[in-house]
Amino acid sequence: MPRIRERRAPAKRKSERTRSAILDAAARVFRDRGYSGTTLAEIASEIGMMAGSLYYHFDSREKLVEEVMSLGQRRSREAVEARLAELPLRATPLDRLRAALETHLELVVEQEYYTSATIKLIWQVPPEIRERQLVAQRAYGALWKKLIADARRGGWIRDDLDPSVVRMGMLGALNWAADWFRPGKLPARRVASDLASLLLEGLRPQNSKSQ
Amino acid sequence: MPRIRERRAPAKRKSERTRSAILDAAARVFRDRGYSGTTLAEIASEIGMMAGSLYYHFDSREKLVEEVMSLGQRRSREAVEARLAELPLRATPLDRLRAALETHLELVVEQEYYTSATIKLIWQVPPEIRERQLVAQRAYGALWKKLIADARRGGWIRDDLDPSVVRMGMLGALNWAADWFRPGKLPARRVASDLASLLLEGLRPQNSKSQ
DNA sequence: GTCTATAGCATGATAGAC
DNA sequence: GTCTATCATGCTATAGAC
Repeated sequence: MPRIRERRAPAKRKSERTRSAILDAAARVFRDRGYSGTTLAEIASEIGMMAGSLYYHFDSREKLVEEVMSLGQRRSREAVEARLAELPLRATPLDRLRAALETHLELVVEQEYYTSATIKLIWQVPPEIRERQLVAQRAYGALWKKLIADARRGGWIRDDLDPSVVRMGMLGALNWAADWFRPGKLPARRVASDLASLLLEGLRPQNSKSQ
Repeated sequence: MPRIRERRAPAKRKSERTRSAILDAAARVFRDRGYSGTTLAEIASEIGMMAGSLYYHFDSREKLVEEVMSLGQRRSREAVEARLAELPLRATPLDRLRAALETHLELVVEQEYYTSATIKLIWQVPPEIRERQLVAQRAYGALWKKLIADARRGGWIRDDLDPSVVRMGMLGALNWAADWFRPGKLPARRVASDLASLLLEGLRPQNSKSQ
C-alpha cells in the first residue's frame, strides 16, 4: 500500500524516521562504548550513513547524547508509572514497590537500550549535560521516594534503615544488571522476580512464601 | 634524617615512589572522567608533571590503566580475604557474608580510588584489556560464590533464588554506591550496615533485630 | 537529505636537551 | 627522570556538490 501514510505511530516523515533511527543507533553505541569512546562515524555506520550526514538532524554530538538520555529517563519513568497505574486498587504499597522494581529491571535489560544507556552515560557526559539530566531525573527519583515512604508509613516495610540508602541500594541492584545480564541465559522475568524478592524479603530462610 | 632510607613501606627509590604517585592520580582521574575521557596531560598535571614524562614509567596509556585495574582488583580481594581471616572461628556463614558485604562497600567508597575505578573502567577499556581483567576478577567472583554456597548449604540463607542473581544483585547494590556516595553525609559504616541488612534481611518489618 | 572533502583541533607517543 | 618540541593520527564540525 504505497502512497498511503502508515497508521502505526503518527505518520512520520522520512526525516523523522531517520532521526529516530539515529537515536536508536546512538543509544546502542553510546551504551556499549561509552560517551568519549563513541565516534559519530560509528553511530552513522550502524544505519549506513556517513558521519557528516548526522549534522542535518542534530547540531552536535552533545545534543545527540543529551536527546538519548532525555528519552531514556522519560521512557523509564513513564513505563513504571504506567505499570503502577494498571495495578488494581486493592494493591498494597508492597505490591506497588514490587511492580516498580520488576518494571525497572525489565527496562534495564530490554532490547531497547535507552534506559541502560542513560544509566551508564550519566557520569561520562560533560558536566553541563550531566547537571541538566540529574535535574530531569529527579522526577523519577521522587517516584521511588514516594513508593518507599508510602510503604514505610503504613508499616509495610521496616523503618530502621535510611530511606535513601534503601532507594539507592535497590536501584543499584537493578541497574547493575545492565552490565551482567546476557539474554538467553536466565529469562528477564526470573531475574526481575528474584531481585525483587531479594530486596523485599532478604536472604533469610523463608518459612512461608509471600505473595 | 636525610640519607637514611625510610622504614615504612619497603624502602622505595624515587622512581618507585613516582610510579605509585602516577598510579594514584590515574586511578582518581580515570575513575572520575572515564577511560576515553581521561588524557595523560590531566593525570600528569595532578602530580605536577608533563604528559611526556609519564612514558618514562609506563609504556602507554593502556598499560597504565591496566595496572590501575590490576591493583584495584587485587586490593579488593585481599581486603575481603583479610577481613574474613580475622573473624573468630565461631563465625557463621551468615557472619562471613555480612563481613564481606561491609568490607566491599567500604572499599567502594574509600578515599583510595582503586576499587571504584576498577568497577567503572571494566566496560570502558579496550576489549583485550577487559578480557584479561575479567579473567583476573574471576578469583574475586569465586570468593563470593563460595560465601553464598556455604551459607546456602548450611541452610543459613534461602535457596529458592538463583545464586548468580543473588551474587550480582548484592554486588550491584554495593558497587552502585561508587556513583552516589558522597563523604560527609552518611558515614560509610552506616551505609555498609544498612545495605548488608537490606540484602540479608530484606525490607520486611522486623519483629526482632538479628545480630 | 546525504555525500565528499577538508579545516581545525586535541591527544598519544617519540626524540633529544638538560 | 623530567622537560620541551614535534610528529602523526583521529575526530568533530563545516562547506558545498549532488
